[in-house]
Amino acid sequence: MAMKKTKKTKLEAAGWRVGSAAEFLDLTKEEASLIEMKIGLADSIRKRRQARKLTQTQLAKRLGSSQSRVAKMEVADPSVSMDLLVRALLELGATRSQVAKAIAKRSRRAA
Amino acid sequence: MAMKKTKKTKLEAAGWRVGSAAEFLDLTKEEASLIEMKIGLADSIRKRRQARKLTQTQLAKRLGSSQSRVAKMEVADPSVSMDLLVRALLELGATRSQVAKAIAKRSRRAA
DNA sequence: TCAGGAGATATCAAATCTGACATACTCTGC
DNA sequence: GCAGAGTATGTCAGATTTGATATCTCCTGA
Repeated sequence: MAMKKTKKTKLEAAGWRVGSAAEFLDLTKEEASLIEMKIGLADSIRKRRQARKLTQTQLAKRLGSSQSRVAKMEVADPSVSMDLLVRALLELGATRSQVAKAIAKRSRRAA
Repeated sequence: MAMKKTKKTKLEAAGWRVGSAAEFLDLTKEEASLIEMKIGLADSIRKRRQARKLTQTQLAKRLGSSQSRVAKMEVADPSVSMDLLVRALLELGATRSQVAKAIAKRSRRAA
């Protein structure tokens, strides 16, 4: 329960966006679900940020974070936690149920 | 964005369950939402665990964790991350949208 | 072509989270 | 009253996450 994330890094994140499938890597269903949820949050963050016409740098400042971390959030980099993604979404004005929607939303194109 | 969680620790977690309000502490709306989401997940974990008639120790073993951490999860201790809560819920068989529901669900008794 | 803005990626010290322990609390049956 | 099961809480070393920083790549306009 420790090295898996590091192991995959971006290959998968990239893969997800495109294919949305999962097991061409050694992911369990649970791991895959967690990643999909994070991607949902990530996409939602980007959309909201753009809708507000903010740059990553500007959003970063509001969050007390940095441009690079915002970039990682938006690509659902394995190094960002769900907590951080949710916090960002809330900062962008999302309500609790909107966060829930982002988590439940199936990415474009199902398997 | 660093010491706040530690500062409040359990007082608040305890407070939440009962009152569901928030600002008698210095919480921002966002911090309060995040905590409420965690409580939703925590409650959901306990319900599912009990429905399956598992002890915290048994669930811990399945998660590769410990009884004490499961206990902390179920009381939404500030030291547990959303990632951990979600993983636990998934292990207990929850689907993505069920996790979302747990996050959106308003705890018993609104403010 | 080049300068600058915006975003992506790598690295790292500091902060936070995690599993494991140890221990304490709360019931329930005896 | 007490033993044992189940749960709660405190602590801590090791693991993971985070903000900051330094680069890079891509665009777009001059």
